[in-house]
Amino acid sequence: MPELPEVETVARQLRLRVVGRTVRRLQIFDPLLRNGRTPRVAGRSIRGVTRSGKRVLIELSPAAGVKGALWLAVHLRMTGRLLWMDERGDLEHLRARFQLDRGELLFQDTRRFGTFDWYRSSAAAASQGLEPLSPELTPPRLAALLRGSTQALKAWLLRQDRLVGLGNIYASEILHAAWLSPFREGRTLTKAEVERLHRCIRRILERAIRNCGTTFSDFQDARGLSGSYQRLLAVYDREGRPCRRCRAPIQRVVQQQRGTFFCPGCQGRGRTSARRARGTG
DNA sequence: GGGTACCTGAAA
DNA sequence: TTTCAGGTACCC
Repeated sequence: MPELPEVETVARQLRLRVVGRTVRRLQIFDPLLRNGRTPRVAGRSIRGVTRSGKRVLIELSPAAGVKGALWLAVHLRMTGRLLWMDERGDLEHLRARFQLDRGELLFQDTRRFGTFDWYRSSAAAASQGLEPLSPELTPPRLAALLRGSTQALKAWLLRQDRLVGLGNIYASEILHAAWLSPFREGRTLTKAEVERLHRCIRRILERAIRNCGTTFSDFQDARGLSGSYQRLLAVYDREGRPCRRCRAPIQRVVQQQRGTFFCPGCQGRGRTSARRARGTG
C-alpha cells in the first residue's frame, strides 16, 4: 500500500532506531531483490534514513576496504514492510535481513513486488518528480505541471514523474477534499481550483502523516503497528456510504484498472464535469 | 496514453 | 472458483 505518509512514517521510526548502527551482515533471501549486483555493506554504518517519493533511502557510510558512501532505496510497493526487531522472530515472507551491531532490520514482503536499488550518490538516488510537501511545490508550479494535461485528474495524481508519493488512496482523498471530480482534465482547472488542489494535497498528506498512515490489511510501520488514518478516510473504500459532507452515496468507478472513490454529489457529476467546467470557464 | 504483467493471499 | 488489492515497468 504504502504511499507517501506510510513511507514517511516508516522512515521516521527507522531513523530513530538504526542511525549510527553498523551493518554486520546483509542477507538477501529472495533473488527478486537482487537486480544487478548487491554491493558489500558489511562494516558500513547507517548515516541516515530518509524518504524520497514512496521509497525509503538508507545512507551507508564508507568502510574499510569499500570506498564511497552508498544509498539503498527500498520500495515497499504493495506489501513490503521494513521492521525493526530486537529479538529473533519467526516471520513469514522474510526477504532480507540486516544484522546490525545491535538489533536487526528486516524486510518482509508477501507479494514480492518490493525492490532494492543501490546508488553511489544521493543525486542518483533522487526521485524524478516533485515532492508534494516541499516548498518548491507552489500553486503556480502545480499549475505549470498541470498545463495542457488531457489526463483525468485521478490518473494524473498517480503519475510519479510529476508529483511523487501519491497513490490510489490519497489521490481519491485529495480530490474529494478539493471538491474536484476525478474525471476532470488537468488543463481545465481554474486558478482557484489549482490553489484548492494545492492546499488539499498538503493538508491531506500532513494529516495522514500525523496519523501514521492508513492500514487496511498490510501496512505496518517499523514497530509493526498499523496506521490510523483509515478512520478519517472520506471516500476511499466507502462505496455506498454517505458522503460526510453532502450525504450522497460514495461511488466507486474503475479508472486505469484501479478503483476511484468519489462523491457524485459534491465532486461534480463524473464525466460531464469537465465539459461543464470548460463551459463555465 | 492504455493494457498487461509481476506475486501472493484474502474475500466474495 | 474468481476477483480484488495500497505499485510500477514494460509493451504497443
